[in-house]
Amino acid sequence: MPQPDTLSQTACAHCSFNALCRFSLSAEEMLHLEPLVSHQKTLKKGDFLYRAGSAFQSIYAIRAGFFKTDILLEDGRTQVTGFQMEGDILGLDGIAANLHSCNAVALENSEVCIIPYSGIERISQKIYSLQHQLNQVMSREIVEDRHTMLLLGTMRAEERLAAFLVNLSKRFSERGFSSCEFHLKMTREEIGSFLGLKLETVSRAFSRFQEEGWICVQNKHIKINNLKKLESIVQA
Amino acid sequence: MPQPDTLSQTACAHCSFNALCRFSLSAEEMLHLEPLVSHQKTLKKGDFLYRAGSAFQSIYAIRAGFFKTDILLEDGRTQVTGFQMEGDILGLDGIAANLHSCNAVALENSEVCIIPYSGIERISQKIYSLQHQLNQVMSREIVEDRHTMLLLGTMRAEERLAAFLVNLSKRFSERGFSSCEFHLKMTREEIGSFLGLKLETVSRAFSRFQEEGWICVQNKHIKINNLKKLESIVQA
DNA sequence: CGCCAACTTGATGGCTGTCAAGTCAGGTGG
DNA sequence: CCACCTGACTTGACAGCCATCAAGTTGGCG
Repeated sequence: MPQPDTLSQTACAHCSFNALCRFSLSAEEMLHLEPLVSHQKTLKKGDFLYRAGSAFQSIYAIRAGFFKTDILLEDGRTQVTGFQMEGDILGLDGIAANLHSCNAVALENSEVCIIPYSGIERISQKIYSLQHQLNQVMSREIVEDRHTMLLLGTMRAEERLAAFLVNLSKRFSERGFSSCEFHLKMTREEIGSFLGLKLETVSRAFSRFQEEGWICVQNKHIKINNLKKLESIVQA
Repeated sequence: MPQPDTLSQTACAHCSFNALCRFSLSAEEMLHLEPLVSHQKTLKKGDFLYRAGSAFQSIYAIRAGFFKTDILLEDGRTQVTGFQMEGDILGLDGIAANLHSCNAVALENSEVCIIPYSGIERISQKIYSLQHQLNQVMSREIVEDRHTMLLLGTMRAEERLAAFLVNLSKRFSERGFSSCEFHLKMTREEIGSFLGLKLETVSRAFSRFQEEGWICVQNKHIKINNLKKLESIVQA
C-alpha cells in the first residue's frame, strides 16, 4: 500500500477511487486491493504519462500534480480535451479499443497511482462497489465532456474563459485549496486550445476581466475578486 | 426475450450489447439475462425518451429509429450533443448522479429495449463479459465526445459539415444501409446545434458541396458522390 | 547578463452570425 | 382536388467577433 505520508493522504482523500484505496472497505477487501494500487509513478513537467496509440493496460489516479490530455490531427492542429488534477482519473479512454486515444502530459512534477485495468475487472467481481464506482467515474466524464461541448458550441470567448475560471475555482476548492487564488499550470495557448480560442483571444479576455476588476492576473497567478460576476457571465 | 422478428434481428445484430441479448452466451447465462431486456418501448417522432433532471433507472438500446440528445442553458441556448441510431446505447450519462443529464428525443418513430441499470450491475457479477462490454461502450462514448470537441474547437464550418456527413455515412454503412445515400432525420438547425453553427451556415455549406458536385441535396435526402473528397476536407 | 518562450497589445481581415426576404414541402380543411 | 398555412429551408446583404499578423514586453532560466 502507499505509505500514509502527507502527500498521499491529501491526494487520496479526494480521489475518485478513495473507497478503493483506504475507505469503506473491510480488512479482507483491503487484502484484495493491496496489490492493485501498490505501484506508483512520478513524472516531471513535460513527461508523457501515455501517448495516443500506445497500448492500454492501466488507468491512473493522480496523487499530486497537474495534467492535460490532448488529441492531434494530421495537419498539426491539436485540441486539449481536459485538464486533470489530484484525485482525477486518467486513461479511461483506452478501454474502448485497448489503445490510448489521447496524450496525457504532466504540466508540473506529478505523481500517479497505477491501477491495472485487468485487476479492476477481476476484483470488481468480488467487490460490488468498485464496479459501480468505475461506472460513475466514466459517466461523470461523459457528462463533463458534454458540458465542454456546450461551451465550445454555444459560448463566446469571454463566456468560455469565465466558465473555465469558475470550473477551476470549484475544483481547487473541492480539494481544499483556495477557490479565489491559484496558479495556472497551463499556458495561454493550452487554455485557448481547450476553449477553442487562440492564445491572443485568451490574453485579451484576461485583460478585460482585470480591467473590470473581476480578477487580478499576474502572469500565471490568478486572483478572483468577483466569482459571482464570472458565474453570471457564463449563464448570461 | 424479444421476438425474433425482422426488426429486432437487424437492430440487435449491430447493438452494442448484442452479446447480451442473443449471442455468445450459454443457455444458463441467457436465463439470467432474459428478464433484463424483456421490456421494450415505442416512441413517436418528437417523444422524449427521458428528460434532463429526471430520475435515472435504465439505459436504453435503440432497436429502430433515430434520436438526438441535447442539453439546455438557462437562457434558452441548446447544444445537441449527439445523434443516435439503432444499436446505440442511450442513458449512460445518468449513472454519474442518478439523474439524466440531458434530453433524449426521438426524431422519428422509434423502438428501444429498456435495460434496468440495477440489473446490469447485478448480472455483471455473474457474467464477466457484460461488465467489460459496458465499460467499452462508455469508453467509446468518451472517445467520440472528445472527437466532437476537436471538431468544435478546431474546425471551420465546411470541415465540420464534411466530418458530420462522413461520420453519418460510416455509421449507416456499419448498419447495412447505403453509405452514400440516406435521409437526414434532423433539421438544419439540429445539425447546426451539434456542429456549433447556425442553420444558415449549415445550409450554405450544403449548397457549396452541391455546387462542387460532391453531394446531391434534396431537402433531407442526401446523396454522396465523392466521399473521398469529403474525407480529405476533414483532414485538410 | 542574455536568451527564449510566454505573454500582451494593436491593426486588419475574414468567417460566420444576424437580419431579412423569399421559396419549398407537407399537411389540413373546405 | 385545391387553396391555404406553417415550418423548414435557401439565399442575399451586412456586421461583428475572433483569427491573423505583427511588434513589443515580461519573466524564467542557463
